[in-house]
Amino acid sequence: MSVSTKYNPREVEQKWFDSWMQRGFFSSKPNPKKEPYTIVIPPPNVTGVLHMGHMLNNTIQDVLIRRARMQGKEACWVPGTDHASIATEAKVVAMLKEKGIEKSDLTREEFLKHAWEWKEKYGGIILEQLKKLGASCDWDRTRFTMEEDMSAAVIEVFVDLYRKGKIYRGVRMVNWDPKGGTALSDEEVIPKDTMAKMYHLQYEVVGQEGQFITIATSRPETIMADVAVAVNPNDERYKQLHGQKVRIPLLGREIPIILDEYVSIDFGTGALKVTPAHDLNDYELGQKHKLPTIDILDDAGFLNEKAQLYVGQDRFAARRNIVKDLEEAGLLVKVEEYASVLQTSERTGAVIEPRLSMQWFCKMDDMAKPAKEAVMEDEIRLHPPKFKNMYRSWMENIRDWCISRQLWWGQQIPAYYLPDGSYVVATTAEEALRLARQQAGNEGLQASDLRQDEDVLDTWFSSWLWPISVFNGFKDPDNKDILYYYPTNDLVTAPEILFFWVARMIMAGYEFRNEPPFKNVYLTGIVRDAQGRKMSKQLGNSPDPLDLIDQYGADGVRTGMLFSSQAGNDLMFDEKLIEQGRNFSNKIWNAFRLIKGWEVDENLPCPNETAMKWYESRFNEAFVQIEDHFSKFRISDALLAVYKLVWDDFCSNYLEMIKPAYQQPIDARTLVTTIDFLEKNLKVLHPFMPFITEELWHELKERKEKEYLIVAAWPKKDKFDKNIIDQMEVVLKVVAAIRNVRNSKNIPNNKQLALSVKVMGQHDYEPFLPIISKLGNMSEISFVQENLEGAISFVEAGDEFFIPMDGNIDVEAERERLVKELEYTQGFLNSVAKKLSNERFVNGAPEAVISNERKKQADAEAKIKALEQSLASL
RNA sequence: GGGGUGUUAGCUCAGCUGGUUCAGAGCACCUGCCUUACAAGCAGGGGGUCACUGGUUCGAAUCCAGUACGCCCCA
Repeated sequence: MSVSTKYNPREVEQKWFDSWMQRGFFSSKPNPKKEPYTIVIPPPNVTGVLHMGHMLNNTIQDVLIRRARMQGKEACWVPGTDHASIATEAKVVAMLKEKGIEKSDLTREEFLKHAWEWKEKYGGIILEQLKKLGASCDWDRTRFTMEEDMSAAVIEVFVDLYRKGKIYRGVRMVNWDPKGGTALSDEEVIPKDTMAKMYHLQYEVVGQEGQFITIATSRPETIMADVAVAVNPNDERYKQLHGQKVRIPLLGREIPIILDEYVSIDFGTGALKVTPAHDLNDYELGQKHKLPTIDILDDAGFLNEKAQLYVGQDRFAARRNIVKDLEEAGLLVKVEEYASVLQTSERTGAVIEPRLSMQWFCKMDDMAKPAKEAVMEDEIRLHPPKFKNMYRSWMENIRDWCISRQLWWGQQIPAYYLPDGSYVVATTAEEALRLARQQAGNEGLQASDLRQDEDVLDTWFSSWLWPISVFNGFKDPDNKDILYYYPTNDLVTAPEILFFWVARMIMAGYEFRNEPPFKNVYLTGIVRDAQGRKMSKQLGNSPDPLDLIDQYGADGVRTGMLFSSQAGNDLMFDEKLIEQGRNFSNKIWNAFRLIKGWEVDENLPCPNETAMKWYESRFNEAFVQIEDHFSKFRISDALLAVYKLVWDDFCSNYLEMIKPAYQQPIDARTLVTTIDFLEKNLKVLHPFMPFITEELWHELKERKEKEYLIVAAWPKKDKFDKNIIDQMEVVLKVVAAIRNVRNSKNIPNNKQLALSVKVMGQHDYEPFLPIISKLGNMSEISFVQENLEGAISFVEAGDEFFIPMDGNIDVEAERERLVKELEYTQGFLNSVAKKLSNERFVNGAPEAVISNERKKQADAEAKIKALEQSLASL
């Protein structure tokens, strides 16, 4: 046979993927005769390219969906992307800039036209990459969060929640980029460690000339926006100042001293200036104490007329100037350096200005309640469950969700402002006009009098609807798809977005369909590099997944990723793992080559009944374990169990037992049975390694048009004979001991040895003799009553085994070895005996444990007896 | 600062309900093999005070408390 000794994935993977697509194995339609099994993909960012995190995440989804498909369920995996408003808008702005176009030169419509062009051109890349991995999504169902129906759902939901009183407008502190002229999300802000200066300033106490309180601030240019000085009520130093007022330096405006335990006594001077317009903590303090806010900065970071001083100066220039002036006035006590974190803009590098602005909010407390309970009551299960705690604490301390973004790429907020500044919320401009006329009592209002809110909605405000909207559950709430596929089964995602996304989907599920969106949430870990760093583009420490697939095959990459990926635990990525995956592919390939190469001789009797009986039981035993792992979402354990079954039990043991001598034919019964075993192995391997298994499935036999492994029936749990498994375990230990003798005595494998067995225990070796003989390469096996002289001996299961050495035996070394083993066994026996002589153990422990200990005792005693006899006969 | 979570072989990690599936896997390492399916392989082997201290228990890697160190989330 001239088949390559190396499996070459490149030749087969694309072929089978195309073939599956053509035959429609991935596509799903509601089928009342079948149980649905549904996964919605966590929609990757439309600007994204495949990274290792996606690989892990989507491999797991594919494993789950392929297994379900083979189990005969109606498996539906819905793919798609989200519009990622911030990331995409940034990409489009950058692309335009390269062409010499500024966003500010464009109208909204013009900009969106460019953005859509960009999306059409680059938006599908990541999905194409997923196909290389083998992702068996129903690709005809691919959705995008900004396509027409999905956007309509978002608008409908906004209007609905607004009318239920769950959406409102309010002031909030945002990360403002004065250079870029936009608010940024927290993710776009880069903290930089720097040395900052802490200025100690003196505020004069009103009515006590010459009395000062010293505050510490890193932003002296904002003192004109101060509305109070805060101290801790327990701070003895300031007790006499409670209820007093102080004067802002230079400006002279009077502000109160307020008391709040928020102020730490030992940081700075223990006195804090309160500037609600320019600091988040101060803002909250201001709200709590009902203080006014004075905003002294404009969009570009220059001081405005409210500052009264330094008007028109840049914030940094103003800082330099005010420090100088304060110093001259003698109000600057000292300047301290301290380590601090400077927030900067990812895009412009500008120092972020915390800025108050009017934003839209979604109320969370009502919706959070059922969402919290669903998880706490295990209606929705998190895997691993350790995330329940985190989820609960988040849901209990949830804040309202800021859903507006100062961007164009996204669903524009359906709020329309009237000339008088009031507004209406409506799904269409026409409806808005009608409402506006009603609200204003002015039938003369025209569409042109209304101005739609400029902002768009947060991308999560689209994706929280994803499990419903992919099945058109808003447009058509009783359509066949949503009724059949929803609630979906399993969601596979990263813990990082447990709050951003998962929790909100759960809320949306109950709010809009009164049902959870899914039953299980599998949380993957983060893929890190060997040094434990998160893989990122900036660090350049992430291998290109497509290169890996090219090098090792998708099957190798998939298994490599899964080998070390317990749910919820980070994965230290090492290319070695992928190599191991590839090697496993190769092992399977070669097992196939061996079987494929056999000639049949119909006249031969079958000598392998014991081996076949054993492997059948072993497979069934392992299969029960595998299913158990799957049922508990222990995907990595399931893979490892399959790996060991195939590599150790099937290849290393079973195939070696039945393998005919070189160029000898095999009997028909063994061949048929072995092919059947291989097929069963391929089935349990398929979810993990879809390509090689499909390839071998077709290489093994002629198959009918739709007789593909991808839709072959998943094995069923079946009985197994534990007795033969246990006996074989002993037999394999005997074989290992024989091989160990060869190894330690430098006896070549091709030299046959004789074996004598002195049976003292209950084991029946008779049916296994051909196996021992073959695996150990024995010339003969005999049963004896007496110890053999001049032989190496070992004890297994209380029975003694002898291999004659023609007198070439190092008696002293042998004695030493036996004594060592004897001592160990005696020690072991002592510990067991001690346990059994302990009355409280015997009374307290369950019967099974005690009888087990008794068995251990008996085994050890037998072994000691055998070892002693061996020693004696040396 | 608050909460969560972890520490098991040189490395990456399993170990589920406390008790022989309890100290395990893979990689790495050592020895011997190109033995006709596979050197991307085969056979064999060495290697651990289960972070530390105490407690509960007949019995603890496993449960509890504290300590040290690490990571995550929130402030």
